[in-house]
Amino acid sequence: MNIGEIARRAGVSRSTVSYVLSGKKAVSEPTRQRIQAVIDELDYRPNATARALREGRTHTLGLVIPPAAQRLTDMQLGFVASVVEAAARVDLDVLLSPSGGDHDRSFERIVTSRRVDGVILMEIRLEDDRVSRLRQTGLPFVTIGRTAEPGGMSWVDVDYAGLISRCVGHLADLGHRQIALVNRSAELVASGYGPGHRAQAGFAAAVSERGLTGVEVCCGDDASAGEACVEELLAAHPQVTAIATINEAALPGIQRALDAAGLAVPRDFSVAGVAARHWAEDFRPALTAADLPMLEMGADAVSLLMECIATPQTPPRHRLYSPPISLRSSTGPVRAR
Amino acid sequence: MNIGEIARRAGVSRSTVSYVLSGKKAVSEPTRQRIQAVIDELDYRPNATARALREGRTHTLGLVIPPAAQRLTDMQLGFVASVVEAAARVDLDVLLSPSGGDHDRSFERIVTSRRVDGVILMEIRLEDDRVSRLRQTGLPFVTIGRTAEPGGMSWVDVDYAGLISRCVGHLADLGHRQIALVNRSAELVASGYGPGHRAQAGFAAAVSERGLTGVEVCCGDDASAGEACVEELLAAHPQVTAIATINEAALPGIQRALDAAGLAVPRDFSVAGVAARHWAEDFRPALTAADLPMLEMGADAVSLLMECIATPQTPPRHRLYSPPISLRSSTGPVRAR
DNA sequence: ACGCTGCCTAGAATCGATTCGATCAGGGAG
DNA sequence: CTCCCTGATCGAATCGATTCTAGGCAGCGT
Repeated sequence: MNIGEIARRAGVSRSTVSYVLSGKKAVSEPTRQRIQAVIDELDYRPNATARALREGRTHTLGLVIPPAAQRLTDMQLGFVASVVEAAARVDLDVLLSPSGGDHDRSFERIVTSRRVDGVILMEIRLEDDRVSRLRQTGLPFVTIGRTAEPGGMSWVDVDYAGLISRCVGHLADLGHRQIALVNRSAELVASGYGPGHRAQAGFAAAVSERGLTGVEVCCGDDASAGEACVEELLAAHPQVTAIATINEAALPGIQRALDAAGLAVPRDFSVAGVAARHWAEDFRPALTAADLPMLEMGADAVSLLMECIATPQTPPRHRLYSPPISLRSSTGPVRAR
Repeated sequence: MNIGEIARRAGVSRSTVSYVLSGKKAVSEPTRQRIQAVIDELDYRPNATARALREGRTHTLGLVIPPAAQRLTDMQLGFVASVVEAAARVDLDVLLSPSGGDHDRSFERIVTSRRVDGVILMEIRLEDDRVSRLRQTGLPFVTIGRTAEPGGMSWVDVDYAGLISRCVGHLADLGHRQIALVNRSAELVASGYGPGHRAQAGFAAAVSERGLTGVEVCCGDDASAGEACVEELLAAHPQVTAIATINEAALPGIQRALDAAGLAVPRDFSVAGVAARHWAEDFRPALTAADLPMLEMGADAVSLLMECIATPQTPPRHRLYSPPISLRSSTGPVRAR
């Protein structure tokens, strides 16, 4: 059932049907009604593939996600959801491409065979060859996260350095002098994961600026790893009285380890961090944290991408999020252990 | 840069280039090499849209997910990831469509404008009008979960009734006589969410068969809801000594509420359920549970769909998963409270 | 009565691939 | 020497839309 069939049944040419559909040229009222009746009767919708071929636009954007094998974090999931939602609002479809692992066929296919009008790239590394690949193809793209040299491209990112620095400042104001950073996993940091490195940098800067003692530990992205990590931390550094973290998935484990050690939060020990709101609110007591604006970031990424697509020659734009720290109940004045 | 450009540079016709690409007709070795050299030099890839139009196949499948507004559960996320992964393995791309809310434009677009070769539908209700819509369009589809009348369509689903029944049986064998079912949220169950209803049915059947006392409560999909729910449960039904649940997201809250009530698991209280392995392993102590085979389900959904697409007239196929209950440490013999 | 002006509509080209049938050259057989 | 067959390549049709161009017709003014 195609436009020719509609034209035949309505006794007009295909172009007239097309003009009724698009409204780009005037069609006399009787003809329009006759054609519309046939369209309604047969529940006809133009073939999107043919339209895309003719128009040179697919009305689809590609979303490159980490390979499914390594479980997606809640934050990544939030991005996916918000990107899909924002795209749907402007009638764009989203094509998913797992990438970063071995099977980069999917990424290549999406990028080189013009299946999408533009790409949103998640989980960027400081050095990322997908970025250079996209650059050389000329396909518009936006990244969530940024590379070491983020000039010349559009991106949205969280200011992890600044946020961790502010967390440390907040803890220092409460009198804490020995503070630990619970970072993301060692592999992730080693592979050049931006947030991990920037949290490190922000932590180091704040600690030295305030003359504190800082301990940095890496920690897998799950409760068990968080528990083990904090156990070791408490054993190796008994003077530590506070933790700052960007590892939201480790929070339940951090909580268990502190409980097990008999440390009450915030009386004996303080915890602050950067996390999605629901992770912060599920902590006991509720976590003092900068709430990641994931929905906003996904939506902004989509609108930046649409700008790139609409006006390719426009200079790239960025957005660095630095949400305020919500003071909840997990931080308090220091008390000797 | 299209196939005509390649043909021009290689001094051949477009059809010859196409035959080199597809290998469907013999091309003399010198010609083949000359064409291949041009292709490599320009890094040419055929335009997927044009190919799709000509072949009548998009090599894309649609994945209909719940709207992003209501946070996706871990289980749903697992499905998405495994579907994407499985599709990538057979060189299919995945188009995401949030649906189930009011604005189903995205769903309609995907289904009616032939953007995809087939659809995988998640989060099915017992009565689901997306299913009937797909039926009337004739587009091949597979559901994850099943409707009340699942005949005549292909699906994969978890046997929640059977699994909850076995959980109850296991608890009864340990001597528990008063058992509670912690179901998914009341709204979800009210809206005809299959797993919720089937868990109810399985629970009721097992309880009556064994002559036990059963209490059923609904519970939101997060830790706080789980905590509140179990607090109320313990207050209202002090005789209950065990919980069976399909609400994995509530587990951390269940744990906290039991802790707060001074009930040690499994000494004073037992918990068993149906959950993804990592939820079970993050419980303290590790949860005795039927581990949901999410990766397998996604992969099976994809292969069922591919069958539907390849041979549309074939009878529909199903798969009902009933994974064994992994005995971990959260269940033990009853002890009076 | 003629020509001009607008409004509608039809016809054809186009997007970038695939594929059928035709053509052409060369070699072997009669 | 001619005929035929085979293997390689080409040209054209096709998929289903959009859009440009041109033509037909009605109305109106002179």
